[in-house]
Amino acid sequence: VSSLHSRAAKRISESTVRRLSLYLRVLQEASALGLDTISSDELAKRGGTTSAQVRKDLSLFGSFGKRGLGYSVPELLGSIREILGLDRTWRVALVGAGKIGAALFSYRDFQKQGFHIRVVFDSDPSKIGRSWGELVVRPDAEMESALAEQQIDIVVLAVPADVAQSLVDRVVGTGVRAILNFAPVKLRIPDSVALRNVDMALELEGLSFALNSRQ
Amino acid sequence: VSSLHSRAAKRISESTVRRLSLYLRVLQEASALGLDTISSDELAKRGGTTSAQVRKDLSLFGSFGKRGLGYSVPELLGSIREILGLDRTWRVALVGAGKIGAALFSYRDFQKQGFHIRVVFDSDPSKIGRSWGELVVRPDAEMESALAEQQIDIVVLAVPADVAQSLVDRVVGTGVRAILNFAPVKLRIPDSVALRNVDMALELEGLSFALNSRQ
DNA sequence: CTATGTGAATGATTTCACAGCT
DNA sequence: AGCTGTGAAATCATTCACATAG
Repeated sequence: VSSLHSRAAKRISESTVRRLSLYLRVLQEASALGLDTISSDELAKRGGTTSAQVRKDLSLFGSFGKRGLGYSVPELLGSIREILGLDRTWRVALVGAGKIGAALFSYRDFQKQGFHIRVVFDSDPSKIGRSWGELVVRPDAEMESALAEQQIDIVVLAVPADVAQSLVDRVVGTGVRAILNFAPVKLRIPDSVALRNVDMALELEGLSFALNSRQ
Repeated sequence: VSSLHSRAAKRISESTVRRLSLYLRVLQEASALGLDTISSDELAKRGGTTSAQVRKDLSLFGSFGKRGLGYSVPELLGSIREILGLDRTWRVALVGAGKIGAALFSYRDFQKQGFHIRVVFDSDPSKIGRSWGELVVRPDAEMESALAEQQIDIVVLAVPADVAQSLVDRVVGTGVRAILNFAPVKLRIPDSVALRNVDMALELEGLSFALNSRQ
């Protein structure tokens, strides 16, 4: 039985990580229904993949099931939470106090999953000083110092495309190691920083392509 | 020279489509700078990929470059817009008049790219009847009839996870052929409907995994 | 000479299929 | 008997490398 955090681990693909999140959701549902065990087949059906894929994904991190039985729902739930790093809290900064920032801020599930927004920045004087829950929007000039002071792990970037890269350049180097980018631009960052993009325009264009090609 | 819309076309992967969107952005920038031509190498650097990948992607749709020279910026811009179906307008409905819906609605770039929001629905009586720009929020009971009447192409679903599937079931069958889903659930839809997901929780979990694994 | 377009080679991911536990 | 864990096979995506056109 290999450790969850074995550092000699093979590289885990992004698709595997995405599926782990989906399995987690299925397990949370199953747990809410009071189910004890679940098979790879059931996990696959509810997670939108195949049972072989489920077993392959999980096998990258260890051996969690019982042959002939399936997986213990509470145990696998715990293991995946641990694998994904959801068994702790992450310190998050929100850069950009616009509509997207507000939507994200108000989404209480993030707090529950361990993502704690500790500070909000904006460059717009009319927004600086406003209250966001317990927080007050701070001027972006204070960003570098505040990110370091607050030991921020993850920066959520919800700013217009044309200023995104310059903000990223400032953010990188304060010790921040992960960025969730909502701006529709390809950001340049060092390999040491993890980056995910949420790009609605790109997704809409993907749908446009699909509509355009299918007849 | 093969046609852009050749129906005997090989299947195009989602990653290729995503990259086409990125190339389009690079070309829009290049065009704004007044550049005449651009090489696959330049497109690749600014789009975050390799020149071979750029050429391979484009070659799936035709032959757009000039050997020794590169690609004509305005011509390639036009071709990619055509490939992605951005040379027309799409009729969009917004289901869910919450914070995410508002953020999307206020983002003028969508209108510019040809995605026209024609109708907004919500089930919350306190939201129904409110003005959103030129539109008025309509009760979700009117959804089926309005989607058909308005000949909606794309539904943007910005509702809580627990009601997403039942709304999708109602939407599918009104002639809607594409859904952009913001709810953190795996939706079940027929193959004939195109689906893209925007899932902030999933992306944050991906960052959490990366932070957790890297030391 | 320069940069495209494309088969062939490589690499990555998914699926198959079955031995081995429970 | 049922379901996992996993090598081997198949499929899919990317990169290489070069003949070809401007």
